[in-house]
Amino acid sequence: MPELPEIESIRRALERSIVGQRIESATIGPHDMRARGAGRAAGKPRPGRTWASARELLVDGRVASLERRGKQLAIVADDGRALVVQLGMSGQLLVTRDAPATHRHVTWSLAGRGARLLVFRDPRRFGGIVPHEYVQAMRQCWDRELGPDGLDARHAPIDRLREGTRHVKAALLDQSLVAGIGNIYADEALHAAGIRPTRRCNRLSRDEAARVLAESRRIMRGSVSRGGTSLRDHVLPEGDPGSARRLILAYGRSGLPCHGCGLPMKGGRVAGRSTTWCTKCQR
DNA sequence: CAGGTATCCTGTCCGC
DNA sequence: TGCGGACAGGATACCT
Repeated sequence: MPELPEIESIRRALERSIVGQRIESATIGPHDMRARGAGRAAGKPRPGRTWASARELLVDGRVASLERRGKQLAIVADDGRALVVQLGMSGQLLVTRDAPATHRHVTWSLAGRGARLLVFRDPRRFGGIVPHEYVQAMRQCWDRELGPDGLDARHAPIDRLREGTRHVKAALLDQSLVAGIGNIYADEALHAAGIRPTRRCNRLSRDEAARVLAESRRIMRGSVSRGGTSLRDHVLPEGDPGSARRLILAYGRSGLPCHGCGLPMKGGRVAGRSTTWCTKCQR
């Protein structure tokens, strides 16, 4: 479900609604949930179900900040504990008074007025959580495993994108190269930059590599300012679906006219993912 | 070893 | 209306 703009929109909404709140308690379940996301290897092995302790779930802490890099989102407590929440394909973080009936994995009780709940809900269970005793250790994991954030223009990995023989789309989806681009924004960036997703990285000119990264930033920034893209089930913590859908000009439009030239767009599979592009506008 | 593919899940949609 | 199959925005274990 979520890519960088959706997760940044969720981060901003949580920043407004839960920073300063004390976490009174947390419960896991009822379903199985795994450790997923950057920093996973740094922790203990994480088998199944109720492995996370109250301490790891930030109980008795006060929410100090929400940090994001790429698609990783972390709740940081005032004593330095951090919990990374990886939303996977279908994960949601909700702030509500009534716990959703289905697919709840972690439910936090927030102290204070109204006794609200923060809920990690994830129907497909591709998501997970990774606890860190100290936020500094979490940042080290992120530095080790993730490329620069996809919104960061100053560290755009232009030359690294030109390395190797894989398809450029596969490289854009590689979180260790640039963090945050997913299947939708990869197609959008390649379409806007006029580059075919099957182009090999080492056949990109420097200008083309710079262009596709710049387009990905431009499109993702626009999406963030509209609260993210709701194609299926993206929701902000208070239930708003976001309104960036009309920024999506390529993804999922196979057979429909290209916004550039009007010819029907081509659909197929690239890097194991469904992919849409224009055979005329993208070379 | 870089790169492709199968796999973890549930929900939804489409054709019969 | 019901049912089977395809497919879904992510990440990774495991092949080649």
